[in-house]
Amino acid sequence: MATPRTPYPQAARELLRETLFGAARDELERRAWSEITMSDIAAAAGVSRQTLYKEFGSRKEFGLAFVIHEGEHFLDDVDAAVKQHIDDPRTAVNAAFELFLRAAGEDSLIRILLSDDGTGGMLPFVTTQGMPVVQWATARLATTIGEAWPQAPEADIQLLSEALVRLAISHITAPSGSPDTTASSVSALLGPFVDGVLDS
Amino acid sequence: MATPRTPYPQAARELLRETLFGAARDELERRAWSEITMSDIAAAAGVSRQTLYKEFGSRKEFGLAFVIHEGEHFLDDVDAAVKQHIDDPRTAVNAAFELFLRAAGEDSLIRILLSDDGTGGMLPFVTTQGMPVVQWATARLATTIGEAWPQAPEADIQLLSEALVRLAISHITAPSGSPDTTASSVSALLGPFVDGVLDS
DNA sequence: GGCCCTTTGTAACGTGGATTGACAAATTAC
DNA sequence: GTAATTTGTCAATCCACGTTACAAAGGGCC
Repeated sequence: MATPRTPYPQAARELLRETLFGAARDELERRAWSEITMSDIAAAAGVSRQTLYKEFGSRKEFGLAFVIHEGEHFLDDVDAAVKQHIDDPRTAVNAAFELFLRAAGEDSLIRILLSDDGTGGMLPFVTTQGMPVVQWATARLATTIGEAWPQAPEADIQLLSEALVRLAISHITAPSGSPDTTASSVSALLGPFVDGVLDS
Repeated sequence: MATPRTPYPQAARELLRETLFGAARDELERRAWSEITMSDIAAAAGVSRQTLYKEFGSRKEFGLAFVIHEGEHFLDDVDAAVKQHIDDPRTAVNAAFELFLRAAGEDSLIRILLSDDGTGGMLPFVTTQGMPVVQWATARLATTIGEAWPQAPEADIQLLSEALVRLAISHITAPSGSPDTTASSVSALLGPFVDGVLDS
């Protein structure tokens, strides 16, 4: 492995964040986001409330960081799926999109997150207040695409990435069909653009 | 999983020790123990020298803890091997002993540790000053045996464990034959005793 | 509306662990 | 034998975290 060994201070900080995220996840499996206090999370992590506030400025920021943190996992999978189809961009889009929908649909946390009756859940993080998530996911996806097809124009990659992210978020919050039919529709819709931009 | 979530403070302390051990291992893959200073280890871990001295009192204590830490891995394997042959104690001894010799012989760190020309290496930790290691390994092995054969007398388990540990250390520091022939010899030697004590 | 209770967010203060710098003693190099 | 390095220890300082307290902002209840 090419690990130059993470210095302890960074590792400790990362451990702190990871512990807090893990504590939040545990709590979320029992109560709703609106019923979980910052004290609960801090206590579950074995840390004071102030430490939590210093690491993440506010409740909203923590929620945001948490959602993004959970999302990393999905984007990793998407990255891998895309890079298995470098020879065929349209198939790559289809495969990655379907994988994402399926994985998200099966994830317990996502389902909890979406079972929001409107009383202070986490849904706003990916919808009405979702810009940070959209921007983060777009940048992440653009990196993946840029690595897979280095010759593609940056602007086109950006455009495609954001559209895919928005479509993906839309379809997990409000699914219209099965993952495979949805993925087919999206790849048919964006296929022509994708071919023009990414096909070598 | 039955993880009640490790509180951050404990996890951080464990992380510190783990980082220091990892740093030491990295250094040992390049220089000999005698050429590695406490400063080197601390720096490689991203920590001050005092932190290292506070966690482990002295250079010798750190070396000892390090050797034991590396040994954990082998004893885990031995534990698993033993418990695959609860029905046949003599075979268990044979299998575990051979596994240990083979694993130790293939481990890069062990080989480095043993390539000691007498100028301040780590060999004394398992030989002339090896009592702590022997006691630790004996206790660990006795636990394994006690769990596998609960009806065996404590004193006999202790006696057998210590002998096995000493034989194992001797044979990795000065091998007389291949792992399988050595293991056969040992199990033949201790077989009668083992049968009398452990066989149900 | 008005009241009470909880939670959020911030601030002040105390504390313990970590860093820094310095030092004598022991070891090693020359 | 001297110089240089390293070990082991100490004091001073710094910084992250914990504790307590408090104003402000909802949320529930009457």
